[in-house]
Amino acid sequence: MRETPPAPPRRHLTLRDVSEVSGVSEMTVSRVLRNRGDVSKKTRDKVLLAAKQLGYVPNKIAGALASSRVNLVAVIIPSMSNMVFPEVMTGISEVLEKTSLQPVVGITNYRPEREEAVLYEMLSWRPSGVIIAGLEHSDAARAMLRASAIPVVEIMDVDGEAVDAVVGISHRRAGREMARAIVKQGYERIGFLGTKMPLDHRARKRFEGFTEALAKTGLEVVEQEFYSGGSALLKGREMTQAILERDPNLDFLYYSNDMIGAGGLLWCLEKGIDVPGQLGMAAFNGVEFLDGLPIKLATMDAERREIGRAAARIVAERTSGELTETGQRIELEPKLQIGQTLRRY
Amino acid sequence: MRETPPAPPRRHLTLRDVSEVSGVSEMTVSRVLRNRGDVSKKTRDKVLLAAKQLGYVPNKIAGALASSRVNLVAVIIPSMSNMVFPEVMTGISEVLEKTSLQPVVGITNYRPEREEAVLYEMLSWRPSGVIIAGLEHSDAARAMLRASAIPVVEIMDVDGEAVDAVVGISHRRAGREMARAIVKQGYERIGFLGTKMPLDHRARKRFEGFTEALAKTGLEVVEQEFYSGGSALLKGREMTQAILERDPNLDFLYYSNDMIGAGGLLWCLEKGIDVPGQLGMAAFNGVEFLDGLPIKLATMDAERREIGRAAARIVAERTSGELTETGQRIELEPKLQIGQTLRRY
DNA sequence: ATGAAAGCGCTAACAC
DNA sequence: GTGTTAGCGCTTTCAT
Repeated sequence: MRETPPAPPRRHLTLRDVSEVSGVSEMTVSRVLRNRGDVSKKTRDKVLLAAKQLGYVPNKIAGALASSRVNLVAVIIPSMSNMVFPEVMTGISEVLEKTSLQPVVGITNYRPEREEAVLYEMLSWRPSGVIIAGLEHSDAARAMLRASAIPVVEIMDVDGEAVDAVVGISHRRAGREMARAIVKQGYERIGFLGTKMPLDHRARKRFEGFTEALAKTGLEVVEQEFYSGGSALLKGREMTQAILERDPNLDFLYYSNDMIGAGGLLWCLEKGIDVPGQLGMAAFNGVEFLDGLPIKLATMDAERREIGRAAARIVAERTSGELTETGQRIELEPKLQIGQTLRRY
Repeated sequence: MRETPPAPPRRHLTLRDVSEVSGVSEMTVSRVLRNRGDVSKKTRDKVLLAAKQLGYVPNKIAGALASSRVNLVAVIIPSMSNMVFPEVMTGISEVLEKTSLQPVVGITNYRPEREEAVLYEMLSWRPSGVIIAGLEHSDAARAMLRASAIPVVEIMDVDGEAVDAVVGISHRRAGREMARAIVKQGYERIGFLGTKMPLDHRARKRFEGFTEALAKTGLEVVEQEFYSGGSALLKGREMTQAILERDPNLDFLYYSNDMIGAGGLLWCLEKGIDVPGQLGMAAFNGVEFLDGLPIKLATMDAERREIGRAAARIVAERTSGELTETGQRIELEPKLQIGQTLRRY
């Protein structure tokens, strides 16, 4: 049996309550609670005691309205479920933890209309900055970002026109470099496996860069396979089987993400296919997860964590005034990880 | 070189601006923008046009202060990186999307002092409700939750005393049931592999339930292995190798999460170990990911998505007034998934 | 070192 | 259907 707890307060406590209990003016209470201005130790202690006793939690809504300062940074990303954005978030958190800024996350599920709605909602809370994935937004979204008059950092991708600052890699280039690495190893009959997501612009750009670089050497993607939904690992298996059944002569498979690549790799190893001798494989992202596979899948590290860190740094420095210019552009280098599925021995 | 964009506004637009442009009172503008009260179509159109032209985004801070209504739900979870909480988030989002409520996520990294800080920060924005992982919180955190006078739903776990509502599974019971299933199949020399996380109370409770149920049959865990950090899949491999080297006679391995279980399974299959004949295996969580493994790992579904949905439903219904009682308790049933690693043929 | 007054941008409540 | 008035709970500014 629980003891009867002290009757919960009918309304939220205010500075006034703390002021009355401590016998100090609201203004001074406010100063103590914000560590602002000179307050005698004696007064400070009285106030702190009263606040703690009452269980007072300041109302940031009122504070923000009065000061027009909001320590929130809006982070808008397409998804939380594919291992890449959690890592970006980690990078953002690492940097913001050292400041008074707090990330607030909104998820768009790769839907532009959702992005617009989430952005509108978040901007209406007057955050100190916006970190948003991608360079493709609706006109309305772009207009909102521009009108917001706060630091805006578009992340992940640098191939396009940014509203303000941008931090990312060139996915076109990532695709091109992978194509070159594959061709260099002598592979010629290349299949592509990806997601059925017309709105995943970064995947699209990688694919474009990839085919473009292949074309320069006179090659092309000879088979393709797409999926949507479900366990990516399982889909990777199924697609790999399907594509190889359609064209058993493929000698390389390029996957648009590590998870389907891993599924494909597991399937090939089970079937006793000689990887990378008979069949080479590569994917994209460089998630830590790959370290645990039987052999290491070739991939290209998207620098997710560093992107998060750099973006957060820009917002933090511009918010604090250390940085006054706008329109920063940071292009990171995607790193090719050869692994054990790309080099012919 | 970019063209000079239209000079960004020096300050945020207010209702007053829209009011002036549209020639309608601030109050009516407010009504239009919130779809509240009767406004003639003519007026409404004028207002909407003016707002759109100006690119006006309402200030929710002022709105919230005036109405003392905030459509935010604080969601406080330990981590985003292990596939389980993203699924909880999905469940929460599914339900909240149909309402006017918005989830706002805070991450604690399993650190109580961080949890306290995040909670304090979020409560200071006066959200409509709190969804928080686990039943173990600092005294201060518990006090804040109680004093907040808003719906609080503790999720994931039901083994303990809740502040208000609770939705989850019994991890003790999950551990017990897994132990019984293992014993029933005739396994006797059981090893346990888990995380080095004294603060992961749910993992601890599963382990306690597990050993307790084993003890009833006269058995015990004969070897243990713990890890922290790094690629869980890789750690699963390494730990499996290590534990089997220490005791090659183990006939069952129980992993505290699917990812290390998957790593262990892959390793065993590579080594040609007969699973589940010579060695049975089981893990915990039931992540979709397991579907793509060579053989399906036994696990216990933690009902993550359904937990998120149920918790969000409680907050939504209590916020809307449909539900007035407090202290709801929803215990979901973890479902044993036998897979192909638990049944001896 | 402390206090008093004004007002941040909206909405509740009421008047017309 | 539309307008007016009075705050919401803080912080800014200025006075003491």
